[in-house]
Amino acid sequence: MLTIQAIKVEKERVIKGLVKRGWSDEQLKIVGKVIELDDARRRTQTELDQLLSEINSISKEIGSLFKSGKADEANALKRKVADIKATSGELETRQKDLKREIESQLLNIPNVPHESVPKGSSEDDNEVYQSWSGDLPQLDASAQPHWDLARKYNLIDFELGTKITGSGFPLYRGQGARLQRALIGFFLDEAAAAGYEEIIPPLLVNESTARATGQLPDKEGQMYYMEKDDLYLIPTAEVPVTNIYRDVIISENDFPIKLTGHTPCFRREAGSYGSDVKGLNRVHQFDKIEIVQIAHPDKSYEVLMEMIAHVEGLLKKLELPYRILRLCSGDLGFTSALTYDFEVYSAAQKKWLEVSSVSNFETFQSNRLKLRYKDGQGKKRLAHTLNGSALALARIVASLLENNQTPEGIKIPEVLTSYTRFDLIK
RNA sequence: GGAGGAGUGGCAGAGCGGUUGAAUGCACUGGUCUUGAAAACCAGCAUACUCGAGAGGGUAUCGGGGGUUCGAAUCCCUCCUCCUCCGCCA
Repeated sequence: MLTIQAIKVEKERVIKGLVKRGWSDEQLKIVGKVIELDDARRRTQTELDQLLSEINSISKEIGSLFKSGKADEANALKRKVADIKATSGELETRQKDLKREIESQLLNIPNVPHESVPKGSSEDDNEVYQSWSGDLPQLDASAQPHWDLARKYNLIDFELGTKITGSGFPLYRGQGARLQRALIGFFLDEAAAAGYEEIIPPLLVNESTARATGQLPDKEGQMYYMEKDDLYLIPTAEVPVTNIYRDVIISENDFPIKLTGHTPCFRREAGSYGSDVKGLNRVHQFDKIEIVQIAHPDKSYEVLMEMIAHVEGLLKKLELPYRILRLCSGDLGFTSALTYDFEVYSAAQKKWLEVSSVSNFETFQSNRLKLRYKDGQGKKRLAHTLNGSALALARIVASLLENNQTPEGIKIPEVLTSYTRFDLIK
């Protein structure tokens, strides 16, 4: 959520950003409206404060009148207070309504895209920031997609997952489970080596938490919800991990804060269908290692590049063909200022699969989180938050299986063999 | 799940209807003293909103929300969290 202060001070920049995101003149009216609402809020505040101040001083007077036995005068003042209270009560209601209205309007305004974000209307306009320079793996006609390979080598049982839970909940077994665990260990070790502190967070979060990172109210339908306990299953480790710093004021020399966590991620993915959801391409439960950084505003774009280099390093070590996209304004997430997506080539499907998304949210998230730091002057300022997948497992598994299939079996990248304890799936 | 108890400033801990935004101690910051440090002494030290060019003023906040009252940290209701005992349990 943008701050109302930022919208007022940087109105032109905000409007430019929204136009880049494709907002119409009609939609842009919300910016002026929210500023007007805030002006009204402040006027009401001033008026209300004056009345409350009056009530407070009269109350003190009443107290001393009672003490000195002047009950009549005191009672007269009581009636006066009652009159003022009628007005102040109205103002209070108006004030609450205004605040609620401002809040709900602000929730509809997305983050301002970074200037480097290319203008565009859909994913087709995303900029290939770094293309794959080598040859893409060419498989012969007998090559199989990962869901067939998974069955052939008894790695993943989609039917059993469906039996136990429902579609989109794969069951990994044998070497498939082992490969999964190897990847988790590898990614966590790499993150630790890069200075990230490992976190194992709760997988269920409360409403405040989901609200603070922006899953609520924007993506309510995307999360599994436990009605009885009023809790949500996390769609990503970002949610609990970033919320460690909700309502926290850190000191300037605590930067940078680097956290990582492996969790299963649960997504309802309502409305998805077709080849997109085939096999591991889109599932309701998958494992992901997330990296999160909390950065000084002056440093956050450096940090973003550092995180991209980290993800890139993982893909290189896994020997997977990948490319990096810079998301265009039309495909950029609501909360993000700049996002780079990583896609891995899945040779049998002949498809690029998204395996990571690395974003700088600037202060958009920290505003809701109330995550601040004290600067040199002791002033509190909002910190910048960033996160990225490093990496999302299911699709990595899919492309590993497809790209590394050979007549003898599926080759395991060297970097993983110390984790899997086998170098060939057969 | 049942029965009790408790939630006050960075921490500890008073206050239990009326100049209490909140005693006191510790911590912290500045100063005096000292060759330096410690000790001692003096002063300062919450957050948010708001008015004001500024100085400074106002309002709200004693776990969250609501209520009683002219007036609430103090009384009532409700929710949350923590502690103790019992039960259940990986």
